[in-house]
Amino acid sequence: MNDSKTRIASNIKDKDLINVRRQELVNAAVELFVKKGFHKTTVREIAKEFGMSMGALYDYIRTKEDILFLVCDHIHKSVSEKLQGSLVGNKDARENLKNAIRDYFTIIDEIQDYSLLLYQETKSLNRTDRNYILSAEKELVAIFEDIITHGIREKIFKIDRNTAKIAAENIMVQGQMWAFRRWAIQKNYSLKNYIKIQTELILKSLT
Amino acid sequence: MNDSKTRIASNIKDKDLINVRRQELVNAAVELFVKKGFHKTTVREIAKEFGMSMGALYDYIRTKEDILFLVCDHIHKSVSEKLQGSLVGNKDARENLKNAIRDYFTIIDEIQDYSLLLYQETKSLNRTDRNYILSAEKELVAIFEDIITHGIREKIFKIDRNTAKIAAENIMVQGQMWAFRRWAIQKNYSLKNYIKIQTELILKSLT
Amino acid sequence: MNDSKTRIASNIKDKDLINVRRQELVNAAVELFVKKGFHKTTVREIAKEFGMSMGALYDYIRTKEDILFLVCDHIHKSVSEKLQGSLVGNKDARENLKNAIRDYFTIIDEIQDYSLLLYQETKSLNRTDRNYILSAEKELVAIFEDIITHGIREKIFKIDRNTAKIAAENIMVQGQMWAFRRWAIQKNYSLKNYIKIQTELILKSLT
Amino acid sequence: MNDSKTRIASNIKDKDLINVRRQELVNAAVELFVKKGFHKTTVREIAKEFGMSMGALYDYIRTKEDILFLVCDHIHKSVSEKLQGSLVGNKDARENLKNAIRDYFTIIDEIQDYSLLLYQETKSLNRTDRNYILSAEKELVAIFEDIITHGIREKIFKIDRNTAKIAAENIMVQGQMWAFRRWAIQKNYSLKNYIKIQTELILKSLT
DNA sequence: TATGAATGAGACTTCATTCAT
DNA sequence: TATGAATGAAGTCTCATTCAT
Repeated sequence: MNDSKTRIASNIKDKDLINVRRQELVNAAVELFVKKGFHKTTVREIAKEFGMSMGALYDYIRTKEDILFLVCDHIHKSVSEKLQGSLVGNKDARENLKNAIRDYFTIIDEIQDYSLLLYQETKSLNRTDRNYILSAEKELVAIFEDIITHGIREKIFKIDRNTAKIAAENIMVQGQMWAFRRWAIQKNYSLKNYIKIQTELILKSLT
Repeated sequence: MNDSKTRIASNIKDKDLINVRRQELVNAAVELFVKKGFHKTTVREIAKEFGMSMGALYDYIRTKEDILFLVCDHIHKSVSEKLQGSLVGNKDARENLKNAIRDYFTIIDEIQDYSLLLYQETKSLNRTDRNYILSAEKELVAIFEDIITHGIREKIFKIDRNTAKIAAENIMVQGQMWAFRRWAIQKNYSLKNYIKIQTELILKSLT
Repeated sequence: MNDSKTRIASNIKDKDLINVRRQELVNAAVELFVKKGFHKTTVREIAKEFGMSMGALYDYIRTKEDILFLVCDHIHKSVSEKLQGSLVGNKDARENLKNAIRDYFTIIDEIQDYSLLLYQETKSLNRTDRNYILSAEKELVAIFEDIITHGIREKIFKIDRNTAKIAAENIMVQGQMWAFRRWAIQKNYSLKNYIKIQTELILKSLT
Repeated sequence: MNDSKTRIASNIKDKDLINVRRQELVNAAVELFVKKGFHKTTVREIAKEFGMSMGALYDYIRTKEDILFLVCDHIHKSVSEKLQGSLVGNKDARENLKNAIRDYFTIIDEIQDYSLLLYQETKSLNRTDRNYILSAEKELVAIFEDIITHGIREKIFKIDRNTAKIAAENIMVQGQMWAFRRWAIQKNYSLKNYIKIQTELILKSLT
């Protein structure tokens, strides 16, 4: 199983307890990582926020990096679940894409601190963990690619398959942009406005 | 007075020597930062690569963060100078934009390790230094925004001013994407191909 | 709240352990400070004498200067407690003063290395800590001033209030002299003799 | 020769130049030592204040401690010369003593920062240099002891020889007190007042 | 399971002193 | 004689991780 739950070893036998505690751990860590970054946050601080002892904390993880993985995984799952949940896709591709963009960008906005964290600290993971996160990322891109591909089949979008993949990547990145270039964008644009403008640009580019 | 050269204090009196040595220092540090990241690179390693003693290194900077600033500043200047150098802009807006995109993406590709570093470690700078880099970044965006604005005036592009700014941001980020999402993109696309596809998407979206 | 115990932050939660270890720390540091001075003693040496790792040492203090504060505070408390303990003051002012002088000078002699340290290194403390020690010092002076003031009221001493304060300061300093000018004094005078001579001079000056 | 001038080796041949430069060096260093203490003052800072290069500075001394010695020696000589210069001693012992006390305390006051420095940093000298300074100090004490001894012979002072030595030490220390306990004394007493009170106490104690 | 004191390696930084020019 | 860049050892402090209780 390549399940993120079992990737990280633990001293604790009770699987449910592991999950509960790890969720608490993630909640404690994520705020600290957002505020100070991964490297500048100490395990002591996390334990304190976590409300447990250092020893207890280390019963649920093996290394500090494990915490980062749990956090990144959690953030990614949040986005992914919310986005999957919002997709109904019973309309035409154009409408489906508009909805997906709106929902995705809205999710990014809601958890923009976390998105930023994900974007900035993934590189601090070891190869294996990073690849795990990146695979998950690919699944998200695939959602947009699928919608576009449907549109192509339906002759709504006039681009080829190769372009579809890039277009899907663009959408992903334009969502993340809202968070990681907020210093440049959010001064001048409301989220609603941003969504509207980007959606128009995207749709024009696909047609 | 807000020159990046003079932002960082030095014990050394010979200004030319400072510049020479700092360039050497940047060269030494950048490879290490690319390979291991800023936080995991030690000053000792940098000094070794620099080819001088720790003490000598600290004659040219005050803190480890200063090195990161020098590196980021250098990378940004590289991109900026190359891009400015390549701009002739004697054609119509459409042609100018195509050329600028091609040149910018090509530059990013040439120094993609550095680009990646810049976009991943800027956040590790202190407020002041980070703002300095971000201001420089804004100047780059302005180049693309200008070209687009000209196109709007020339009635070549059919978008409003608000959209122009976002479109310019998009171009910037789509260039950086080539580096920071290379794991997703570079397997399947050559740079030439990537430029072609993105250029088409962009131009369609503006028309 | 201005307790010397709580002035210095610690990572350790067990308050009693803090006190025990800090006492051990003071014992380890004081000999080194006496032998080599504060600046020439390294934290590594202190840790070694302390019998624990550097990390453990820094669990009980924040900076090297904290150690000096603990040491100075400890020394001062020693003197102060011993002196307070010896004061009965049921005789006339003349007798009380003689006893106080004898006791104070004797205490100084017993811990003369520490006294010396206190009067040489207090200046190395930061403003706040130094003021704390100096305030404590003032309380000691007040003891002598009180006795003298009583003597004035009882018409035993024929000096005015202004003079009393200076006389009290003199007594303090003449006690400390025994330590800090030992190179000049202790060759030629026994403690007993020194006390006798100084007591006579003081009493004559007050009468 | 145990001359302080020749105690410290120099690369420079021209003896007069050595003396001139060393005087400048002392002037530069003393202010820094007063402000920051010996240990916290760097040789670089001294060289800068000195107006010469590090290399030049090291042509006139061998170690940083040499500078401290030069400074301490200079301060001591200042006090000593001024005091010797003011002594005429053509009156009776009582009057001579009063004048000497007044002059000595006044000198201490004039250079109280330097007195303090001398008192606090002598311990940082190596054994040899420290002894040199302490010997010089003894000569000063001898001045007061002489006056008192004369007074004893003249039957003006009613104390024995042993007591005379201690009384002389007391005077020295009471002068230094004005500097090193200024935080306790100078708030409440003017120099004039302090001299008056101490003189009275001393004279009463000797009579 | 849980605690938290202890470890110890290693991080960044400083600075007295030297030496090629 | 003068310069100041360079040395490198040593300093203080941090922190992920462990383990006795």
